[in-house]
Amino acid sequence: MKLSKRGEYGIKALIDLASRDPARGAATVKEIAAHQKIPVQFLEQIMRALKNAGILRSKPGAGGGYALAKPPDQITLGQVVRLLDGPLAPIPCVSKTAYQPCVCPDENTCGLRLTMLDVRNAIADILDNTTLADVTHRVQQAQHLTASRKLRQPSRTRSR
Amino acid sequence: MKLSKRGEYGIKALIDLASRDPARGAATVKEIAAHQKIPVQFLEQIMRALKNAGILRSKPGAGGGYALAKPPDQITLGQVVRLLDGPLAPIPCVSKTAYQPCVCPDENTCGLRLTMLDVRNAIADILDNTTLADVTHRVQQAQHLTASRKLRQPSRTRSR
DNA sequence: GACAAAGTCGATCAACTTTGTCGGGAATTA
DNA sequence: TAATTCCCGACAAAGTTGATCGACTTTGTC
Repeated sequence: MKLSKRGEYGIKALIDLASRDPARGAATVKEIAAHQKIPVQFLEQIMRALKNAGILRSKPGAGGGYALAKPPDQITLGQVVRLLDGPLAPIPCVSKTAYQPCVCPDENTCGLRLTMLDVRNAIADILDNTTLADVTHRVQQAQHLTASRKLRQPSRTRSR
Repeated sequence: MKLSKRGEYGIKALIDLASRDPARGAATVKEIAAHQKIPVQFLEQIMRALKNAGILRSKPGAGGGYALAKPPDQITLGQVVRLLDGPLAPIPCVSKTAYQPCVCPDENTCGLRLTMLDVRNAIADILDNTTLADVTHRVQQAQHLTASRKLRQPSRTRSR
């Protein structure tokens, strides 16, 4: 049930891009890597995959870099995770995008399959309905929350 | 987001045991392996782990074998998956049973973490609230369903 | 045009994990 | 004692993960 580093880094980079001031133009891999603490060359590889999938667009040369190819509310985490991490389903026989039949005599009465189908649906429900825009929005709300908490309790250490 | 073969085999074996007529006594690894098409020696290893965790009990020698150590409604898939497959959480910083801090400056405002927490909760909600008894019950219902469907349409090929 | 700053690409690699296998031992029953 | 079954640790082949590398192409600037 684990998300790979590839998936993790990819999502972080995309969130970084989505929450970046659009006026600043494209972001370079080096910038993002430094910002998010990701090995540069590994991230390069990931960005390429994201680009080939049509999620990012890029421009080489001075002033170049990567930017989202679509508005953030049209990029779901489901797409990204499937691309970088493979199918969401815990077992292939419950995958919608990478279905593979299993060995059990009857898929419709297989206990394992029945439960894993629930799991895959729960995961897909979240990831396919969460866009980059949703994420950045949520992050902002969380930031405001902690900010206002600080306002009420200016100094953590003293107020104990 | 994948379930390992270890986890898969373990769950299948447990379901097999749970849906087995208790009057027949313990089941041998060989039987279960043949029944569920699992490599015998690999299953042996898995059953041992399940036993050491207190989920199974065993008896060596002729007439021996494995049986559930507790009633099926007291064994959750969550326990089993965690034991055989590791934490449910996609990333360590949202795990309840194997928490590890992540590198991001503030966990409370990390977009990745916020969404993955949802995912981990969705998974845990299902697996921690699904017992072996639930599974076998559901399997029986599914079997009745397909059985009654057969009654209404006795011959599949002809009724097309 | 030359140069620097990016992205592009394919290959390769070490470490780790997964999925088993093997050989012998210990407990239990007949 | 013999057969059966679980118990245990070691090991190994194959696959996956998480990178790294070197050479190349494209773009903008002087």
